[in-house]
Parts: sequence; structure tokens; C-alpha cells
Amino acid sequence: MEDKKEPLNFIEEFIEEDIRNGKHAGRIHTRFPPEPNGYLHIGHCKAIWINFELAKKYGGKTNLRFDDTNPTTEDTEYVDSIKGDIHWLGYDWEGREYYASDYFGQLYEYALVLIRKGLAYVDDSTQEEIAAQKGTPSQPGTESPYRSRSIEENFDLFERMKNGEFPDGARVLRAKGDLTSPNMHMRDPILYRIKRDHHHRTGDDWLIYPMYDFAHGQSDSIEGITHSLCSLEFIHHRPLYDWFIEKLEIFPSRQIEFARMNVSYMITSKRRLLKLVNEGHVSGWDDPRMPTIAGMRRRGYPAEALREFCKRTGVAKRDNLIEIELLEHCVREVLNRDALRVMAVLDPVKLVITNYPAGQTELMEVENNPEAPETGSRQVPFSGELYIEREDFMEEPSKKFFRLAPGQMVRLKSAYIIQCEDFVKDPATGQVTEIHCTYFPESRSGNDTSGLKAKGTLHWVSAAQAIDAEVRMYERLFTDPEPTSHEGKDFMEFVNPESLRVISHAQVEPGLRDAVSGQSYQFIRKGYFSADADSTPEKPVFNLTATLKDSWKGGN
RNA sequence: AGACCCAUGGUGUAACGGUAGCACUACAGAUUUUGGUUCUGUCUGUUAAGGUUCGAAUCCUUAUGGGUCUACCA
Repeated sequence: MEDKKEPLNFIEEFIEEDIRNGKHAGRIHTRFPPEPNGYLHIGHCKAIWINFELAKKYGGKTNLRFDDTNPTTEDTEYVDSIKGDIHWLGYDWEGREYYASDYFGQLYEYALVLIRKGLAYVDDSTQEEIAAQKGTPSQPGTESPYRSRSIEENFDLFERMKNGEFPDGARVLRAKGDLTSPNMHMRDPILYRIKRDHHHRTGDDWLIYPMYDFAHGQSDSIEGITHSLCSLEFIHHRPLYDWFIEKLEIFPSRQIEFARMNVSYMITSKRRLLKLVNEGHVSGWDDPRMPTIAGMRRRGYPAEALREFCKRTGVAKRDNLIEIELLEHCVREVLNRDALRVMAVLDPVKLVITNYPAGQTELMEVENNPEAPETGSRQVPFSGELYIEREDFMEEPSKKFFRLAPGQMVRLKSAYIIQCEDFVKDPATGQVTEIHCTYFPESRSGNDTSGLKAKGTLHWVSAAQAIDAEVRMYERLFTDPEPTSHEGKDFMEFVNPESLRVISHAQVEPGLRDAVSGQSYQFIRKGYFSADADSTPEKPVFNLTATLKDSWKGGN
């Protein structure tokens, strides 16, 4: 039998080609290299997925390496959250937790090698002068007046930079690249700068810090990374990446660039996300509306759904804007399979069954998850006084309204068929305050002998036993799929003022008193909800994860 | 302006010179004690023009469009 070959993405093709050629004896080693200066978001999620899944597929390994070469912005607080997020996503670096700062000593030695080879020099030019020397993409750069210093002088100056003899910013170490290259990164890039900042790991050991270009590739090389996968904007860095490997004569890691994932209605700019937090549009980095991994976790998105989402969106080099509907589909797919069904009335209106024996309570057997019969069932109290959803009653129903209306019959889920006889309205507000029905005792779920058929089925809770819950209803954070794409308009103009609606007094079935933070439920007919950490024994709190798909078109 | 990257339905992604497929979305229908799920069906596509070839989404050229690069950030 021939198994259909699953199509490979372009990175897999490169890898398989390398394997065929016997490169590195077929060894595959990737790395996920976050900078510990912020929280992980949906974009990182894709990078994590690519690096870990690819290594897994080819029997390789993935390192976690913190790219911590800029002490000014980095902090251990982020290290911890990043590690937690990766683990939650379902990936493990098996103890290979490294830091670019682990290699500061080695990197310094590499710099000396370049100086010795006459390929690096200490430059006294100011930041502005260096910028001017770079030229423009269409005009070549000009030589720094310090470019031709002797090797001895460069050794001396660089060591004194390291020893703290010069103030911050006074000098830098630059590579002697190609000032005529159309690639700006080759025009004598800066390798080291002087910075008297406390580093979260090396403390005050160092006064000079390597730049990204002089740290990343060498770190890959030191760790024996075979395939260094990064996003497309680093493509112009690749010649430099290769140049250092060649000149330093070190292990040749290979950089491959892919297009990062963009998702509609989500933004990933650290600066912008921070603004949302600082200005109080969200409650924090883990607000359920945030595109951060912490936010999506709190929202109730299962890690499995995120992984599936990454898988389905593929790996390629073209710019993309993935519709958030696909993410939501993946979320629903997992939750439909796994979430326990419960009944919760978000906008309660009282329903009285006039012919139900006064004071009587029955226990109704309700299935926990029809998609997973092995999850069994539970007993839910039923009585003559219930709450149902306000929107499930219409005084003057439209033709296709299959729910409750004067004279109409519905099935109460896992209970009886009822018929609406009457209703009470508040004369002042015009609002329906009570609905009166009769029930058909022989229509009990499980042994219905009534022969009656109801077109609609409603969820309900028994008024006496229901408990109060807070439910947070979330909508998209932005009113526009690409809030940052509009020229002349700030993305803040598109913040959705209705992205959060708090329902303070939903009525939910009594079993939900024990809801554990993080647990997902399907509130029947309403959507998927996740118990929030703000829950108390007195009052559970739920976040809307995603509504159910709704094919009901409403009126007429 | 120069260099580099990219271009397949509304969206994302396959087809590796030989029938343009899959998923999401949208719409229609069947089933349903969740207007959910499941199932079936429908709509919409190779940026353009040349060239190579028996044959081009695929190879070549040009054009067009989009993106990236000109931080002592990563």
C-alpha cells in the first residue's frame, strides 16, 4: 500500500534535503529564542509551535534560549512567565534552558578573534555620525575616521571599553564589513556597546553588551543549532549571520526565515499592547481579550486548540492575515469534544408551572456531554419555579420562533414539555416579569409517553436551587480586523467600547458552585465558558470563551 | 531611490512540467431533547503580458501589486 505523502512546508523541505545530504549526520536541533522583555503572544505561539514540532517530527531537540543581550529592558519576571506559557502550550525543552548571557565570555573572545583578523575596530564616532556613515540604501556608506586603527589599538581600546574606562555610548566595536553593500546590515554593523545597566543574570559583571547580530548566530552555533528558524524581517541579517560563522570558523547553523502569523482583530506590538494595559482598556496582560498566551489561556482557549490552529495555518513566506474565525473554530472543536454541558441562565426571567405540585422538587438526569457518553450524567433539581432565558420568550412570536410564546409548546431540556398559558408584565416598564405555563407530566425526558412534539428546547434552572454567578461576556477587542493598518488613524480609535459586558447575576445550576478555575464548560445553547480565578466559594465567575455557532436568523 | 522577499477563491494553505485540491468563512438542505454537534451540497481562484514546451499555477523575461531593510532594540 502506498500512503499518501503529506505535503511538506518549505522548511521541512530544506530539512529533508539537509538530511538526504547527510548534513550534521541527520541531526536536527532548533531553538525558541524569546527576549525576556514582555509577554508571549499569538505570534510567539506560532514560533514555538514551528520550532518544537519540527524538531519532534525529525527526532530532534529544541532549546529554550533567552536572548538577553539588552539589560535595559529585560527582567526575570518575564523569564518566568515565558517558561510558564511554553509549558502550558504543551512543550518542554527538557532542561535545555540557556541564555545568550551565558555566552558573554565566549562572545567577547569571538570579538577578539575578529579584531585579530583585522575585521573589527573600535569606533569613537557618535551615534549620529555612525548613522550618517551608513549612507542610504541607494548611496554607499562612508568610512569612519577610526576604521583604520591598528589591531593593537583596537585590542587596547576594546579591553578598556570592557574595563569601564569610557562612559556609556562613548565608543562601540564595529565589524569591518562592506560599506558599499546594498544590505545596510553589512555596512560596518555595531558589535558591542557600552551600557552600565544591571543585567538580570550577570548583574554588574559586564559594562559592554553584544548586539543581536553578534549574539544570536553565535549562540546558535555554540548550542549546535542546526536550523535557526526566525521570522522574515531577519532575512537581511542572514548574510551577516553567515559572515560571522565564516570568519569565526564556528559551527554553521543555518538560518531560515518564515512569515510570521498575523490574526485578524489581534495586535502583537509590545508597545501597543502595553498601552492597552496602561490605559486600563484591559485588566492586565492576562485579560481574556488580550492576544497574549496568558490572555487566551484565561479566556479558556485550550492549548490543544492553539496547537491545531498553528498546524492548520501552515508555514510559508508570504504575508498573511489569518481570520480569527479559524482560531475560534479550533477552539470550538476541542471544547465541543471536551466541555461538560451545564445549564446557566444569563438573563433570567421567572417561569412558573401552574399545574406542578406546589413545593415539589424532582431530580432530572442530565447528560454531561453527548459527544462523550462515558462522562455519564448528573442530577439537576427541577421544580415549579424556574428561570429561563428572557430571549426565549416572545409575546408576539415571529413565524420561525420555536421557543416560548403564548400558546406555544417547548421542551425543557432533560425535563418536561410545557405550554405557555399566560404572562405578567410590569405595567411601568413593559417588561415581562413572569411566564405562566402548564406541564405535561407524561412527557418527562427518558420516558415520554405523551406523543407530544415540541419544536424548541430550552435550558433552565430551578429558582430555589440556582446559584448566583458573574459572567463576563467578551467580544473582540477591536472593531476593525486590522486596527494598526490605517494610515493617519491610531489603532486606539478602533478599541471596541463593548468588548466586555459583565453579567452580575446570572443563575446557574447548583453544581457550578464547585467550578475550578480554568475548567471549561458549555453553557447549553449559550456558549463555552471558563471558570475564572476571580471565583469565590460564594460566587463563581465565568469568562465567555466563545459563543456557540448560531444559525438562527432571528425574526420574520 | 537601491537591494532583498512574496504573489493560487473572501481567508489560509496544497498541487515540485501532466485533471487546480483541502480547511475556515458564507449560503442551502438533512439529522438533532443544545437553532450546538454531525452529514450532504453550492458559490468564489492561479496579478498581467510575453517567452520556453506536445503540455505552464509551476521554468524564463518584463510589468504591476504587497512586504522588509537605512536602532549603540531583538
